[in-house]
Amino acid sequence: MKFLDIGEVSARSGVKPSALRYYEDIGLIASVSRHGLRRQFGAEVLLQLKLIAMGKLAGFALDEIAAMFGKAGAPVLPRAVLHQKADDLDRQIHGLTALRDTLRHVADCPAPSHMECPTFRRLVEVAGKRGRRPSRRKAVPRVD
Amino acid sequence: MKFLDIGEVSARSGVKPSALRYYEDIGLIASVSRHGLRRQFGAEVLLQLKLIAMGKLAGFALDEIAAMFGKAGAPVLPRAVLHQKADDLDRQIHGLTALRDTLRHVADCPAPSHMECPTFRRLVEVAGKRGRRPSRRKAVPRVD
DNA sequence: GCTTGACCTCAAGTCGACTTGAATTCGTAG
DNA sequence: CTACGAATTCAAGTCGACTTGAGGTCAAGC
Repeated sequence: MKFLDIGEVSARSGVKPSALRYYEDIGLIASVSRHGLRRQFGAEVLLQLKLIAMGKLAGFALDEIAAMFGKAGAPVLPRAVLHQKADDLDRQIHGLTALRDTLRHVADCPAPSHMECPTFRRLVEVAGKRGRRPSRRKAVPRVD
Repeated sequence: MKFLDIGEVSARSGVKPSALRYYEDIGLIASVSRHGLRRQFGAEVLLQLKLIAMGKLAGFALDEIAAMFGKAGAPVLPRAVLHQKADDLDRQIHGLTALRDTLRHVADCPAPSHMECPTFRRLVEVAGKRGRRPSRRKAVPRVD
């Protein structure tokens, strides 16, 4: 049986052992057994961790992520709720697109104060339009 | 002079007074004067707050946001860095798009375990490809 | 002139997501 | 068989972004 111990999972996923233990604590992932004291993880955990990383990128809290793709890949939430989260994501994508464009404008526009540049104002307004709460967001502390 | 006091700014922006004071503390926004004890804000603060909201949505830390659009709308960062942030945003947008598609797939696919569904796996892989740290993300506690 | 309500300051508390550290236990290589 | 390194548990600490609460100030309307 090709089980992975925590260091292996950490190396392959980039998630620290301490974080993996924490994820197991809160029931976000599960180890399949123990070899002595050591947790043994199945290979599917790597895919789950990718999903978790995506969820965090989108600003979902860990408990929301758990609800979206249950421990075994089973959707805990009703379809409608999932679609609603997808809709949130759509809005967020629009917001980020506008922010990206605004950022590029700021980088390139020679005007001294953007606050008075009509292009700038329009970009910001566009962004503001559809920004209704993406449910929640949490920390993503970056890989040091 | 049509200055706004903190309650007015709060009402128009949806940002709580306590948060506005905090933003001023850390130099993210500035009030133009005082009327007695009361802070008076210029109208431009509303636009700034939109920008701040966008930045938070994207997961930028407050100090990063401050650096991107200086207090007066002056870009504190060199163009290259701004473009790099825009690139980060692009990657993030791709990730979120993949997550959105994955979510819709999970909502609609009748398979009992997605972990074995090839469509699902492909979506997750696609998402994993270009997800290199959006710099940092922080809390967005939602409007209660 | 007095009340009222919106504002003020400052210190301390909260929350999620981890990290850190100390003390301990394994399993494998030599 | 022993030493070593990798893993374990558990409590406590950290960080950013605010919020909360106590106690105080002020200007406008009656």
